[in-house]
Amino acid sequence: MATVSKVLNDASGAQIAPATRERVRVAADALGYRPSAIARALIRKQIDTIGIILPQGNVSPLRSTFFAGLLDGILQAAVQHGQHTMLFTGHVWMDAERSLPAYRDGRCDGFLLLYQRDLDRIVPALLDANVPVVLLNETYDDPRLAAVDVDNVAGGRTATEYLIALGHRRIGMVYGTLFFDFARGRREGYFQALAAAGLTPDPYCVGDRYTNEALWQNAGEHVGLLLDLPPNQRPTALFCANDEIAARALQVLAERGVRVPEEMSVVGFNDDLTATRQTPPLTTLQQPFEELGEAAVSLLLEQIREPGARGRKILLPTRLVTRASACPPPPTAENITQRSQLS
Amino acid sequence: MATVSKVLNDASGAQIAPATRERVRVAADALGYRPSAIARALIRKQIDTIGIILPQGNVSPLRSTFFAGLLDGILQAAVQHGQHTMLFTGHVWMDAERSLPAYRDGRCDGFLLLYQRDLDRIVPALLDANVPVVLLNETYDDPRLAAVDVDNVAGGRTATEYLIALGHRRIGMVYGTLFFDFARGRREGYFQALAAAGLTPDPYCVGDRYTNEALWQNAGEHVGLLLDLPPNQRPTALFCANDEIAARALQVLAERGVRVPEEMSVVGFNDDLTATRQTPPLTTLQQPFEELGEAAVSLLLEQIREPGARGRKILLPTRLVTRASACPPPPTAENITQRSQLS
DNA sequence: CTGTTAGCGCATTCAG
DNA sequence: CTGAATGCGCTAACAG
Repeated sequence: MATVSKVLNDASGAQIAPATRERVRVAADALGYRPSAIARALIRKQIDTIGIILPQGNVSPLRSTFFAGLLDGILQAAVQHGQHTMLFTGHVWMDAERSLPAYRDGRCDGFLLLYQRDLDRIVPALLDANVPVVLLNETYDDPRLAAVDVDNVAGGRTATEYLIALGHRRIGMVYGTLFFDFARGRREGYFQALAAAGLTPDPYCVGDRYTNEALWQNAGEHVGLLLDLPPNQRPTALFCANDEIAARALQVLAERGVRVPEEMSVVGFNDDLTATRQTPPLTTLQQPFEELGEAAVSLLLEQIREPGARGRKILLPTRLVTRASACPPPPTAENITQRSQLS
Repeated sequence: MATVSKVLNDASGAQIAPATRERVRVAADALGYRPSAIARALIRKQIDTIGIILPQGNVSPLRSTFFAGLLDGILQAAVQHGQHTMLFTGHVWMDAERSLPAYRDGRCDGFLLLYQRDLDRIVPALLDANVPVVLLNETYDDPRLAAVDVDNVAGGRTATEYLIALGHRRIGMVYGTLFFDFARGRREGYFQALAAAGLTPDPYCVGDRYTNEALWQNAGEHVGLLLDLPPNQRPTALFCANDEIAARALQVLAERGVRVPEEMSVVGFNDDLTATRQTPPLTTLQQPFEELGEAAVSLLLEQIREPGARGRKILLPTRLVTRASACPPPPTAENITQRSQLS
């Protein structure tokens, strides 16, 4: 029996006679024998499975195109590292004390935390319980916590600098909601780039402070706000906090008969699967989905191997992908006037 | 120890003194004790987990907006039934003999099969090995196999009949590819509806027989083919085999300056998350994602409970959702002429 | 009503 | 190099 175990696991350092090895193989095949992952996990105290935890909100994150890309990246990395994946959703963290134990029953060796709110409540609980965890695309300040994120501030700056370099001076931003951290970061980058160029965000920075339930509708209203400005004050470019908002902006612009990019440049963020499918194809900041997944899985495996270890933080850069939705502003008289006024 | 087990599992028929019950609860709490799902699974031979199997193609199904909806439906149902979910991808069925065992190691009680090709190879292997399985959104003829699908033929018929009822006579279909079954079904429904109205699909039914790798690009070419027809032969409506193709059609139409729906009606299929976000919002056939998930999970649990049972097949209807992308055809002279020619 | 016993299927000692 | 014994953490059957 022990011999069989060694053969089937290719146990290193185990010396088995080739003949025996063969005999085991044949027998196993004939019987259709499959080692039980469960029994093995029971004694190894490890099951090579990572859990992906999503909250279940009114708007399911599963439905977001950004999530699709991220999940794809994570799964690819997980497979490469020989890890299985479970998807957790529907657990409300409101009663963290009750939900938490569910994540300590040995089904998974560790967890990736996505789309979380109330991190103050979740993260310490997980950390105190010594559950290996990696936070993805969110920020939480605790030295014990491993995290991987994209540099949203730099991304926001890059987007804005690009528009400035194209010659835009009145640059709007539609940040959607500050519900999640990323929008705050991207907006900060936008502020930085404007400030460095001596430009002002007022009254061009619009969004909603409270919720992301009606993102699509709200984004439309926010874009509308900017379009309603008097022609000589209207922005000539729009930086949108993500590609969904950008898609909505393109829609509203089309409805209003504003040509993109001739009359209005649009830049998104994420490069999700819809970006290339817009009309015109979207200039946007690309999330490195594969690298994000790889980094997240690697960090998590580190945490699993060394449960006490200090959590590393990884910050990945985004990359500007220029497509057709942004170009220099129209050189109209007002525009020129405005430009000299501002600079 | 047995008492603890009974308390923690609320074992039915077990009579425990309230005082003892309380004592156990308190102790468990104090120790932060969590029963091991693994050990329990070892003896119960069941782990309350279902696996979702996707192939990993060159185009990851994870990136499809249709999958997002379906996954959401499945997960919702799984949670309601107290099931955990695992996501399997990256296993190539080409060597089914080697991959198959991976699905028999007890990690999951059963599987949902999505986006599969080469069903002839996979399904019998799974069935012979007595692995509980439900096929989703595909057709395979074996009485042992449980399956849930949407009635694609009826859906295709409904879409086409709707366009006919609006007054269209030259109705194109862009089916994309016959790579998957669904396109074949939807096309069949389209044929049926046309035939019933005495109309012909020639030369309006376009698509690609072989691959879905470059769906987006190919769909564009196919739409282009129809637009290149002489004006008096050009279709006045397009039925697209899914919303992605419809989105592409809208894009091409916009590029060509063809107004939707005034000059060209467009109907999609799926009602995925992008349908409402198109310009104009897409008239389409809605997949009942929640019901699909519920049916799939229910059938799978049936199979798990009764491993030998004959597999039930469930066929769910789609529902026409009328939005703004379809309307009656323009009453031009040629159109009227053409109409009388055809009917 | 509670505690004791056995064994789920494996990997890891340790003798042979 | 191979096989027998042990125990992972739990639940089911049973005896008290």
